[in-house]
Amino acid sequence: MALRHAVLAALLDGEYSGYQLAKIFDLSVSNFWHAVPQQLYTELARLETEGLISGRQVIQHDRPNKRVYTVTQAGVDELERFAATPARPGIIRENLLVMVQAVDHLSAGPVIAQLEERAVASAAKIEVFERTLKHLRGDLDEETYLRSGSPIGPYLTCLRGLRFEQENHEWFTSTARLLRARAGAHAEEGEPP
Amino acid sequence: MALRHAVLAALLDGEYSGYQLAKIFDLSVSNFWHAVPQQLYTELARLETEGLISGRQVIQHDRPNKRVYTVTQAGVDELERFAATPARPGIIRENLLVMVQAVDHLSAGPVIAQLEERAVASAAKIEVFERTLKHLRGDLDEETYLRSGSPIGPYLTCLRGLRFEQENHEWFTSTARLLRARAGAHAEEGEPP
DNA sequence: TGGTACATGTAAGACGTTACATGATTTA
DNA sequence: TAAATCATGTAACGTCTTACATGTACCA
Repeated sequence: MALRHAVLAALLDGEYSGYQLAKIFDLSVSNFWHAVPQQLYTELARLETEGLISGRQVIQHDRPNKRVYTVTQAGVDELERFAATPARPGIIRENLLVMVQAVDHLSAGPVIAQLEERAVASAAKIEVFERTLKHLRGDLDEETYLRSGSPIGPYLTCLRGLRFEQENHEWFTSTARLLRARAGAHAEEGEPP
Repeated sequence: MALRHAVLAALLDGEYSGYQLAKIFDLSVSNFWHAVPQQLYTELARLETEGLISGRQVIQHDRPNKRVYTVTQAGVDELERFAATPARPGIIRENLLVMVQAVDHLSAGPVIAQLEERAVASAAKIEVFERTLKHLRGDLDEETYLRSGSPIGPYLTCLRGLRFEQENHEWFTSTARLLRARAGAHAEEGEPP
């Protein structure tokens, strides 16, 4: 029971439908919480029956109707309790790193290829984050926004996401280059795995 | 079905028991794969019945006997297949970032306290990583080891873990400081949340 | 002898993922 | 009219977490 808090935290930012939330989780929120759309639909239903969020139908003419949600006072109270509870250490699951861990015993080619693909993907994500930060702080420069801009929470988590993605990019790139170089050197000596 | 590959990758490094593996997963491997001890015991049993690892009993006199495992050829083949399959994007779950995301709507005190605790914890982890890297590369300097040292996989993933933890530390520290400063400023103006 | 580290296991329940299902509306 | 995007939901299945259970051996 921790997805609920991520959903509540995301909904503090404004009124969103399950579909919109799914896109938010796929971009910014995915940097600290992963969830697939189906999880969000079921969680939103549960949160509403528990009174932590309240939904309202929005009639749309240009596209299908939707149901948007806002956090209730009970929802904020729940987040407050959550924030006062010791956070479990974060968890990471990254298949690409599992592959690199094993790379001495495998053919390096596919691993290098995936590193290079992910380097491209993370470059794109970096741009998204940079645009998001710029959008969040509006006319203010970063220093000023950090001192007194609002809301600060989403800005800070986005900053963390940006740094993470920058490190990813750097690591993907340098690791791919390094493994390529080593594969080349081995080939010359005639000792591939 | 992906824990299995993390276990296989960890076992390539040497013969380990479930208990030893649990400690490895709690330290180095936790940087890219999270698993609790019970998961490892059940996964090891499954991997052995499937012939991807093979276990042997080790009689100990100073402490309880244990069962240690090594990766079979079938296990290496399975890893090879795994590495050739597109890796899913990595997933992260970090409650502390959920709290920061919501911090504008909550009392900042508990969140700041947790950021400061985690800053200490990540400093400790940084030291562990630095020692591990030093131990892995032995007499060689980093540049030389990266060029031709072996095994390179564990070194590279440990490097990624170190960078991640350094970024964590930096973010935890600066975010705590910033939230403290803002809380102080608000208090002076008399407008806490 | 009481605590800590070592060592492994079963089982229930919570949670997450995938497949399937449906349907409106816009754009190419 | 086919594909993409918007929009939501149920159900089956697989994975993870937690609680419970057990026992050895060392050290204070």
